[in-house]
Amino acid sequence: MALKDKIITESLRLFSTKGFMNTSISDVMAAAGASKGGLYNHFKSKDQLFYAALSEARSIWRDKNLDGLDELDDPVGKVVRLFDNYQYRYLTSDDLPGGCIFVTLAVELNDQRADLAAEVNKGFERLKAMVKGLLDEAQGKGELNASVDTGAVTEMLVSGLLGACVMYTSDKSKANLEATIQSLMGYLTSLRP
Amino acid sequence: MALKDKIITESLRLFSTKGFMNTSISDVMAAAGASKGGLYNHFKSKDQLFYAALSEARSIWRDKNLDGLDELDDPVGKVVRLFDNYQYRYLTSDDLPGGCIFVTLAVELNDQRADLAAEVNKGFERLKAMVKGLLDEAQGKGELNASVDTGAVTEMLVSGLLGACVMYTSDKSKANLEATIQSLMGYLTSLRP
DNA sequence: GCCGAGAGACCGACCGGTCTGTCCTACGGA
DNA sequence: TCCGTAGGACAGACCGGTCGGTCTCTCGGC
Repeated sequence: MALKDKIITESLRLFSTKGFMNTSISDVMAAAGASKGGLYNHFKSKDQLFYAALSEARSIWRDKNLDGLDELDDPVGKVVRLFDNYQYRYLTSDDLPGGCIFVTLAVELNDQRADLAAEVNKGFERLKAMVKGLLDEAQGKGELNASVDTGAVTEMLVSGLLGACVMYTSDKSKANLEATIQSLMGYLTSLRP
Repeated sequence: MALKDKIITESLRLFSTKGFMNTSISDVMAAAGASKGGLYNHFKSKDQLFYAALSEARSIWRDKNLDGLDELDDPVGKVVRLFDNYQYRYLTSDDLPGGCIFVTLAVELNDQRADLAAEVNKGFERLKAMVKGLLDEAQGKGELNASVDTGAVTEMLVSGLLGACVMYTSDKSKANLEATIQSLMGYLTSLRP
């Protein structure tokens, strides 16, 4: 079982930097310090490795980004905490050196491996649903102006987050990342009554 | 000269959807309806084709996105017009079916072809410089609150734009794209005195 | 002795790039 | 007007290397 975990860990690191199609089986196994025979003992194909790695990536995502949310009552505060986790705990994680692996994979796969991309996109939809749910809850409690279009604000917050990932992988500037997310959160809190 | 242009046009289409490294020379030449001999008559290498395609992409970018800006005096209005062009003229262009080619290439190349990625990233820096210049000008004219941090707002606007590109390639929803950019512009105009 | 994990040679397909050959056009001399 | 020839444009076979995947073999724990 040790090798299987090692393979998943290393393939996550490689997929997040090089993408799926540009990462070869040899790359993965060189990083894992083993050879092909070891991989195909545990995975039927490269695609199956993809699904296993994606599942692990989701687990890491939840671990990093949902931390501390259930201790909060304020739904807007939860969103702020989520975005905080995103920049300080998730994006700077050692497990995913290439930034947000879902962004990398979505951009790469959307137009050439629709089957794999669909799995990645589900995650975005779930994230949007979660944020919108929190905003709706806040609006119901009167913590957001009734005139706010929670769907549009959700789109903007999530897009801003994904864009921040893209910019961060390109300029590696934590200061810019912080400024971006702070502006997003400033906008969100400005919608309070 | 006809074939050279055809090669650049088709490679742009392919790079924007499949990325650079996942697009093979054979893909390009099949799309161009010619064969390798024709390509290497005009380009020394695949990398040189990349630079030529990138140059053409920039030309298209300027053509689509800067349209009508010089007719406006209001710098905030120019930013709004730019973002408007982005969604209605640029992102939906037939020349670049994969959405924003710079996002695709930046995500793909940043961690494995630093030399090529640097060229792509220059474009983001220029875009940020342009937006920040307009915001500073607006602030100087008193059209933006003096307390606004134009750098932070620029980061957020540009990140939001890039994120919108990522979301758009994943969900292909023009409605979501429109909502996102409208929210971004709503935020910007809310910073007016 | 058995069984599963892992090693690594090997397969056909495809990669970027090279090279030779063919075709078409332009041009100069008679 | 016609022919010989030079040269650029392009076709496609071919090169070494790498891809995802398969297969056989070895080896260590039970």
